[in-house]
Amino acid sequence: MTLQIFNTASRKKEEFVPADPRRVTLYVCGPTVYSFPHIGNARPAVVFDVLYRLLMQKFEQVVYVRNITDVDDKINAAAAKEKVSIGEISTRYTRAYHQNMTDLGVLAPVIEPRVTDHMEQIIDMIERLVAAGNAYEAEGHVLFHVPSYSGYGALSGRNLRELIAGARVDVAPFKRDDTDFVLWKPSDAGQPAWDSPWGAGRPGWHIECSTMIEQHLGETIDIHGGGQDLVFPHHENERAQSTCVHGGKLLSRYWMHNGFINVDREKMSKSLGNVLLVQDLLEQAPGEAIRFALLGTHYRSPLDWSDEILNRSRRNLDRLYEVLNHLQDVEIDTSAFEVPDMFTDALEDDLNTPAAISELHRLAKQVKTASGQNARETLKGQLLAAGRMLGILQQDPAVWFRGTSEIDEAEILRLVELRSSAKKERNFKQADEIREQLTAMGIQIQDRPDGTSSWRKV
RNA sequence: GGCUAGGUGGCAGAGUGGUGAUGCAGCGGCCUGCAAAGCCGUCUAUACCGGUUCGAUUCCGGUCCUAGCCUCCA
Repeated sequence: MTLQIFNTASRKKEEFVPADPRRVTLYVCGPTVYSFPHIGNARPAVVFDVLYRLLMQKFEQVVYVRNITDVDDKINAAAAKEKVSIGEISTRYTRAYHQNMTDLGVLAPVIEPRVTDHMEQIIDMIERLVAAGNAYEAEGHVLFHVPSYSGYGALSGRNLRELIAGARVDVAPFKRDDTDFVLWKPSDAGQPAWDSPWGAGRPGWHIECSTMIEQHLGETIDIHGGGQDLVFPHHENERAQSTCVHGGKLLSRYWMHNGFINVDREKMSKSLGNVLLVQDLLEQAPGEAIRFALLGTHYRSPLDWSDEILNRSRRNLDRLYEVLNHLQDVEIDTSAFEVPDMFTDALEDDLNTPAAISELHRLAKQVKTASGQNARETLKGQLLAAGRMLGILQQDPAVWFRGTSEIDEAEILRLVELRSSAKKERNFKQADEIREQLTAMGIQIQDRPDGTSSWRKV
């Protein structure tokens, strides 16, 4: 089966055929670093991480670019509020983003460009747009003239008249058309500013992605991804800029957008105060469980986040690690095993991770009835290979069950042995008391048939 | 108001023109000193109304409902 991708531009699933079969180019809009990453930032990172892993399996080279937006008025606001430099804000939150993504098992992209390193190229692209007649200067601003590009609106499926009718914001008087958007704007004293032919200022919101794509991947890329909210206006505007500056060449051959996360059936938003930070969720559950929860719903569907789905994900991982635990005696070379077809087929069907996960469960079930050593080796190899595609199940089961936080193993072992002797003497009252004591410590006891017991962190 | 996506069992969540995945929970059993874990078995669903069809959950039309975007947002 070949990879099928739902292309936002056509609103259909299409077969994915890269322009160059040996080199696939993927660009995903990364975070604006003005606060700690929330679960909504984590979803695209995890989803496109799975796509990246899948593409790497299918193609020789995958150039994955995910940017860091470190120039933005929200960053300016955060810096002003704390009375620190914007660099301090963006450095702090970039670091937090990297740490959180690592905790979620997200691989680093091949290139991670920052807007501040591309100011020259941004100015250059704006100049080219002005020269081509697609942009104009007005009162220190440079604006993209939307009516100059007839294809505007095709990505998000809207027409100009609708946009004007739906406009709810006050339109700046110097705009030639209500829909024109800013490429460059002047900075007031105290605001970060870069020199430009139009005076000291800073770039508008969309131009940085067009510029970084051109610089690192070229004029036309294979896949452009991001959150659904970026379809309009961000990606529509990016597309307009890039297409015009490149003489009508396509910016991206496929567009992919992930759905939003709701919290307890409500939209996650700062005003509702229900924004879930990744760092807080990591207190609740291991990053792998958070990742698994994100992959339990198809990426284009909305995802209702709750404590329940997180607990459920952790429990499901418990079961899968339990199965791996039973295969601990099986020695294999993991690189020698291929992911089962049914599993790959699911992922190749527009990244159907829920269906892929159900194949994982099917594999796990087979382990229980597999008797021969060959069958057990194959199943373990397939389970680990499939897990690797999703970025899960790669830990030692013992580490998964015991956790990494500070626990007093010696004390636990002492209590477990004390309880074993009590059981041997048929002093069940004492044995049960010790079990309760361990339960209170967050340790669950599992008796084995031979009288010994294993334990795990709950 | 405009545009878009969607409504599947107690919950989560796939697929499909012809006996409705998978997981959790529930129930029954095995195992256990009792548990836990595990194993075996098992109940429950395609919003509503029409149409096309031998046959629709799947295709078409309508109704109702939900979510997202149209404004900063992953």
